[in-house]
Amino acid sequence: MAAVDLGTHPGHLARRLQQAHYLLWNTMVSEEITSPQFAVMNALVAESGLDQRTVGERVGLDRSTIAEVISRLGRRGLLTKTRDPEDGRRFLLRLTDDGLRTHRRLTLRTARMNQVLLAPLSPEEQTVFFQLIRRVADAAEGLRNPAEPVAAQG
Amino acid sequence: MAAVDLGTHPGHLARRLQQAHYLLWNTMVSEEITSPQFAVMNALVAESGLDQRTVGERVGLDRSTIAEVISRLGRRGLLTKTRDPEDGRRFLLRLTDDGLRTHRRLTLRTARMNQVLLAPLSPEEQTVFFQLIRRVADAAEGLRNPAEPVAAQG
DNA sequence: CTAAAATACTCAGTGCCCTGATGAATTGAC
DNA sequence: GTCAATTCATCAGGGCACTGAGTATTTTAG
Repeated sequence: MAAVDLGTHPGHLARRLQQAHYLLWNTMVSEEITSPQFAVMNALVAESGLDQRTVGERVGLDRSTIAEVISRLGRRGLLTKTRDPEDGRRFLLRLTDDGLRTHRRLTLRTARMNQVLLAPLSPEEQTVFFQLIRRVADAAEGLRNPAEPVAAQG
Repeated sequence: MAAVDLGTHPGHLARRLQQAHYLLWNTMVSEEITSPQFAVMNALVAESGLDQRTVGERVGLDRSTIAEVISRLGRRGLLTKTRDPEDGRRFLLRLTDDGLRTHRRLTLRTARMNQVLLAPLSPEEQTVFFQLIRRVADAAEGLRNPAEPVAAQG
């Protein structure tokens, strides 16, 4: 009888929250384009011509996952990959016209979906909700990247 | 220039939170047993002899995923699957002694990990954190299960 | 009792997510 | 200029998550 209450485990709650979001996304936003795919497109709308690694860093996808996501977006003709003439290791990513149109179309729907998802919270609670999650996620990511030794000045 | 701020998208934040949790789990709890696997074991500690579907329902795993997770736990000798003599469709699940020991051992570590993950929040904030996430997740799950028509009495 | 509906589980297919190992190009030390 | 370390990307492998289709068993309708 040493069972634990998973309702006090943030990891468990995060997983359930993400599942809930996944379902709502599928019904209210798109069955073709996923949330991570939208995030990648969004990063390229904000700044075109980024390389894979940088896009992954900005949207929180590791090197393997970002490669898969980009491959799918490329197959659908939503973005193009061209070798960087100044650095042969990099591929520069750019949305196609179709990609831009798709991003614009989905942007409206994501806003509506977020409203539905956050409907149970008051506006003030929504603000707190964002802040708390972001603080926890940021701090945990900080544990991962050992906070560059602050250039021990001498 | 119609890029969106993903910091205001709960789905994006949920994904980042879960990733952060995943990494911390791997370093502080176990590299063998995952968080969903622990959740399944925990459900069986609370009540032994449940069938797959029920376990999945309690921990938030769909029919396909719960089957895979149980298969892995079975392969590691942490639980057993026996056909229900009273209903040939069901498999009854029970933790082995090894499974019980493993659950007990990991329970301590999950508690420590949760402390680290939640360290950036004050105790009051942690309470709010749990409540807000749970309310959003519960409400979204409610959208999925159309709330059984309340037995329109007549 | 029998045919149809419901239920538990499995399987195939797609996509996200991570690690460790590998290959190609660039940068830095000498 | 050369060799080593770094960096960008790929590939193989394991695990989570969903859907749609299919199998076996039980329940229900008639």
